[in-house]
Amino acid sequence: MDAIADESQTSRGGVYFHFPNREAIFIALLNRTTQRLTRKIGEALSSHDDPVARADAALYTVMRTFSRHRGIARLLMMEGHGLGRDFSLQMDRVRAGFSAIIQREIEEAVRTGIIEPVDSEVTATAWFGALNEVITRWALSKDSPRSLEESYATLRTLLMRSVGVDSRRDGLR
Amino acid sequence: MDAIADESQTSRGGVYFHFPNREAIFIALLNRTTQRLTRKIGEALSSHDDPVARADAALYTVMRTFSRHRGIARLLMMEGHGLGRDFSLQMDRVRAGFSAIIQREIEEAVRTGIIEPVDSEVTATAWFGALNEVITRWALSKDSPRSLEESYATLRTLLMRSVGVDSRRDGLR
Amino acid sequence: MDAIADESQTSRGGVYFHFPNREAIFIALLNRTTQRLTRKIGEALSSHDDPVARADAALYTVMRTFSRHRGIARLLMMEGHGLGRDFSLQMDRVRAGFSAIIQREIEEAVRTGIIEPVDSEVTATAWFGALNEVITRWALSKDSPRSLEESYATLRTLLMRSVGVDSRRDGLR
Amino acid sequence: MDAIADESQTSRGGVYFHFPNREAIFIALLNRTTQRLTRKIGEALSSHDDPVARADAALYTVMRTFSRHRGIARLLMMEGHGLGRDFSLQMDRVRAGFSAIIQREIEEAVRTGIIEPVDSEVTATAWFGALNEVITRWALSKDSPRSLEESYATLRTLLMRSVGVDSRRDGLR
DNA sequence: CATGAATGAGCCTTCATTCAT
DNA sequence: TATGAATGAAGGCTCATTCAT
Repeated sequence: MDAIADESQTSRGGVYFHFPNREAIFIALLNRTTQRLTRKIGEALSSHDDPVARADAALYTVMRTFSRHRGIARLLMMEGHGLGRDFSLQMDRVRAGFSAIIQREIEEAVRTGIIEPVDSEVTATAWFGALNEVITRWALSKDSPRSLEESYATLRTLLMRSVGVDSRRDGLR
Repeated sequence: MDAIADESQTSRGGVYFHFPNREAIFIALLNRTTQRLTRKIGEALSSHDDPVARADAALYTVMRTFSRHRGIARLLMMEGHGLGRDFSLQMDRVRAGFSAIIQREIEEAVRTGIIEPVDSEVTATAWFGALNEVITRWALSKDSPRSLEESYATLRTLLMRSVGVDSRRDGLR
Repeated sequence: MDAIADESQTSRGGVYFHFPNREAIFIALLNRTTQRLTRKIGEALSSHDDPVARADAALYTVMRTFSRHRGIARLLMMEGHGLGRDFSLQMDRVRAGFSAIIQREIEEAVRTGIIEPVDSEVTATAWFGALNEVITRWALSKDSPRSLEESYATLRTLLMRSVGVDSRRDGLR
Repeated sequence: MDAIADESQTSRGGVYFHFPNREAIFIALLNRTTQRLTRKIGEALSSHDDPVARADAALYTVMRTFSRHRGIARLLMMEGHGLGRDFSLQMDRVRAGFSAIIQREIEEAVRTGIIEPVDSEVTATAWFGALNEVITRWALSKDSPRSLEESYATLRTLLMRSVGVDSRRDGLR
């Protein structure tokens, strides 16, 4: 709380005027970050009709966005634990939310015949995990040797192929 | 520490007879779990020559092992944070270690021409993340609706296809 | 810490707002006491030119000051041990400091021919020890039967004669 | 207790077979040391009839004895605090005991006219303090630069003169 | 709205002591 | 007699939270 107060150019008591407790600060930060990212993903998705292009755009958006906010990524990944039940629940909801977006897209792709039927829940979880791990390792590495965006192409190819989509189709980069 | 002492049928001081401090308990638990799992993976790998079969066996081993130790999985995933620098470093080493195993297998598969050249580091990270997320969500779910082993087939297909291996080859299950 | 907090009309945490740790409290108390006493001794010394009168005044000052602060004397003498390296070092420095003051005065007296040459270090240590023991026994006695100031005359005579100064010269009392 | 057990070539429990508790060990050590020193002092005293020679012999005995047992001196002076009420009481008794010996000798010297009447209690306390401080500083110094016995001559002169005895009479050294 | 001194529950750890073997 | 694993009271300290100003 001291560090937060200092960083906010205010006092410990001042922080408590705006937030009821420490956990609420992180929940607010998590929600704001989530909303912004969700909105950006939504915009990326709505810019394309082709399912593969949609997934591609969303993936690229996520990676580019995080690459510009490494601090927040680290904060939520490192300080998020031990904050209490509410934060954990919210974090679960967030992860489930992103997985749900992925799952919806996959199911739509199945419906339109772009990809063969799959267990969309497990697939979405795996995709989310793959993306999340790549970002996490980048965020937590002491000196981010490789740019996050450099991993985009590889990750794109992996995810597409994993559901049987030919990776040679052009990606965003 | 009270909870650990109670669960161990001993007293707070009794725990400190066996471990120098709280962090050491978790590090020991992490190391033992890691060693056992690494050994099992090694055995699975050495039971096969075919790269795909090797990966398949390793994946199945990991999922089956975790499915039998949900408690430990939860413990390390939930209590592991905020334990101090040493535990975090060790946890990083563990993740890196598992990723390295995957990476090694991938590079071997590339070398033998089973799969096309890929960025093995990103691929290994993504695979690890996918597997880790599936296990984590299973471990943290309130009432494990689906058995972890049910997800094996789907995950196997996803990972294989992601590097261009035909999924119709028979898996372990 | 509980006792200190209670006595200070505050809480355990409240004490830690003002001091970084327990040891620091005693070091601060020791330093403040030392500074005050040193200042008083300095004033007593500078009020006289005659070496004997100077020593006399300093001795009287010390005994009168302690006679008014028996609690602090007891506290520092009884609670001071087992507080850690820093406190012990500081306490040593304090003792050495007072001995140094005595030694300086003795050497000056030798230089001006008031007393014959002596081993000033051992003499200063012995003087300090004599004074310290008289004060300590008074401070630690259950019911201080005799006033500390009653011992002044005897101690004065002993110390003066010990370096060959005629004790029949009038003291402060 | 661990250190004591190790040093005694036994175990923690083994120590408790011989002593009821930690404090008792130090009390026993204190008493044995006290008895031995008291006996040696008694022997030194009974070897002479002349009061000055008696005091001289006792002083020399004390300093020589301690110079050979620096470890015990340090132990009792450093570990003695915080051992509980019983040890403190016993330590007080020991100090009082030695002071009483000194006081008795002084009173005898007064009675026989060797020295003029003095406040024997304060004088004995001061003598004890002087001797104690010289020994303590020697014992606690990191690297005992000067032998304790080197201080004997100076201390002897100081104490003798403090009660009006001509110091030019030959000492034991 | 802001401040920061104060609060106190709770944490990890120590260590003299006990006791079954 | 000896062992050493176990005990648990007590200690110092942290930090999210409160509240008078």
